[in-house]
Amino acid sequence: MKKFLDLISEEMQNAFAAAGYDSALGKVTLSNRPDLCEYQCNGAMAGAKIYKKAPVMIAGDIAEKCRDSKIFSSVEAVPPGFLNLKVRESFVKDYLAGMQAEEKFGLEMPKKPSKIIVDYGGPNVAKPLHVGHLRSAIIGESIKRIARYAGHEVIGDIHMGEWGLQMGLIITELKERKPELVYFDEAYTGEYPKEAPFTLAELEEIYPTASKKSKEDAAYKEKALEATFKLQSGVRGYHALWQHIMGVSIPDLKKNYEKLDVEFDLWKGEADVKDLIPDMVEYMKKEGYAYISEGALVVDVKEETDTKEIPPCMILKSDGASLYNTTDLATIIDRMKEYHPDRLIYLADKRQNLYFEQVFRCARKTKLVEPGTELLHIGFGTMNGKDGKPFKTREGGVMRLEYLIQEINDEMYRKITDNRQVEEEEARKTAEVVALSAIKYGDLSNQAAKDYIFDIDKFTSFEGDTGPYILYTIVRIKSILNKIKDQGGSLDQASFREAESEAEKSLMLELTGFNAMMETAYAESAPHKICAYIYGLANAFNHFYHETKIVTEENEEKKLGWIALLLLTRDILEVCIGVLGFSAPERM
RNA sequence: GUUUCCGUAGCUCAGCAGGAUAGAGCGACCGCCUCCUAAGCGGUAGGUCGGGUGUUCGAAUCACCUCGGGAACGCCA
Repeated sequence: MKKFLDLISEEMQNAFAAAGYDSALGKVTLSNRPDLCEYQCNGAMAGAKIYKKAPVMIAGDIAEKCRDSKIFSSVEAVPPGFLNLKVRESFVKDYLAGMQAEEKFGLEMPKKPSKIIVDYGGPNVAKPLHVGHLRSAIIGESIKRIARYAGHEVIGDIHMGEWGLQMGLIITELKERKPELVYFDEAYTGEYPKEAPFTLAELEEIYPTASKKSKEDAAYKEKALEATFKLQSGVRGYHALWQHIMGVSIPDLKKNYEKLDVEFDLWKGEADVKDLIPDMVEYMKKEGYAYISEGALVVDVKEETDTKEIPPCMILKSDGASLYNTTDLATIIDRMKEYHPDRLIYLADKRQNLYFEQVFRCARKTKLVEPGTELLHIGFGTMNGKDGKPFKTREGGVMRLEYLIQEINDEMYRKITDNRQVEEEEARKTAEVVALSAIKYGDLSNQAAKDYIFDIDKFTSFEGDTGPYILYTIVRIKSILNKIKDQGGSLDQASFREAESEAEKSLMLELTGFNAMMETAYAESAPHKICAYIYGLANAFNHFYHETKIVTEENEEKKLGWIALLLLTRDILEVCIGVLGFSAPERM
């Protein structure tokens, strides 16, 4: 279905052509003076120079041509040369009816869907999730859902970190504490116990302890590096321990991501591609891409057009161990082989931008990716506290994600039970749903690339431009619809009518922008545009709500028109929050 | 040092393929619940869009310069 603004623009372009001007001048945009008009066209001013004619004259010619337009109810030429436009109520009505009838409300599907892999989440196994993991999960999930809604084939991969130094650290600390464990007996050849020699709680305490020790004690770090190397080279006992760590940690990760309503299609990680590394390294050497520099194996990725120094991409460290680059490149090989994606999207902190640039260039240069495959790093900013510095707990530590979510849930629960009488169970459930909307909307409504202030007080206040505001609007609509049903009214007969009030029309006009908005949000990977859109839509609805009594309306035809409007508004809001990654309760 | 991002109301942020009086939210102040959920709605106050120069009929938006802040810059991820 054509976009509303395109239809209007076409009409305007025809008018320009009919009046003897270049039709390209007829581009129409949303009005930035809603008090004067709904849409505007500034082409007359741009055309003044070409035609050596006063802009108002040109605008006047256009207005004349639009007199009998089926689309415009009013076209005014205003000095210095603006064309102020209003559209016909009937045109808006028909467009909405078209949206309602179409799949995905008129969003056009790609002729050829792309296959896209979104790499996000990126938790480190054995380390509890903290607020730093929140953005990747939230933004990545939304990018994935947007692309899917836009008609593409999308695979989300969590890409765990489970093959690096943190594993060596944990094993080392474990050995310090329980050297008698059979895993450390290199002469042992029997079966290893099924039961892990530690609990989740212990694991969560072991890592930070080990990490701290290795920073203070060089000898300890040496041991950890050695343990990492042993693990990577396949020492049996170490590998068995690694499996235990995975076995204990992953269910916990799953539980946490599930709470966030973040769902991965693939639970792959660095270890899944470890076997691809030797061949990859061999290939890079043989083809002459990789060489030894300062002891490490690297691939040059400099280009003539660079305005800055781009260091080479490191493939192996000087001790021969693999690193992040190695597994990421091997992962690209794996993904190309398994899925042949058109696009690979990485969600990671924007500080890793140079790193990804190196890896992408290296992958291209060494022909690991097909030329047609696009590699994209979406870098997001840091979550800062109110002081503008990276977010910390009141005690100065790293805030665990679980605690943060719990805190917001509790506040939410208090709010619900303060407001009205609700069953305990429903209140708890609603609290979770609304809290999640607050967290996700709070993140997504900011541009991903920017740092943003994570203010707990703001997140628990739930007023104004927030997730709960959007949910509240949806709940209101649902409530009206339920009342109508309770009265024995039917929703099936609903059909759009021409707007009678300004509030009604502006709500309708907001709705017409859906497909254009969604298209842009996909093209620009910009969830914040969806937030801005639904905030505007919710505002328009609430304004309409306050001056319209729907349930008690006696004029049946009018009421049915409003019901159609309610249904479409609800559906669009729900689709939008769906791609943002949260949902609305029935009541709140 | 090089590269890069950012600087818009007291605070947090939109707006930036140039257009008419720069917008929201929070905070402040003033109104609105015998009426579909007041987590709402309406209104008031608050800005030399860091500064400068340029391009243009027109610049928060584009270019250049400058000040201020953040970040990255080979064996971490």
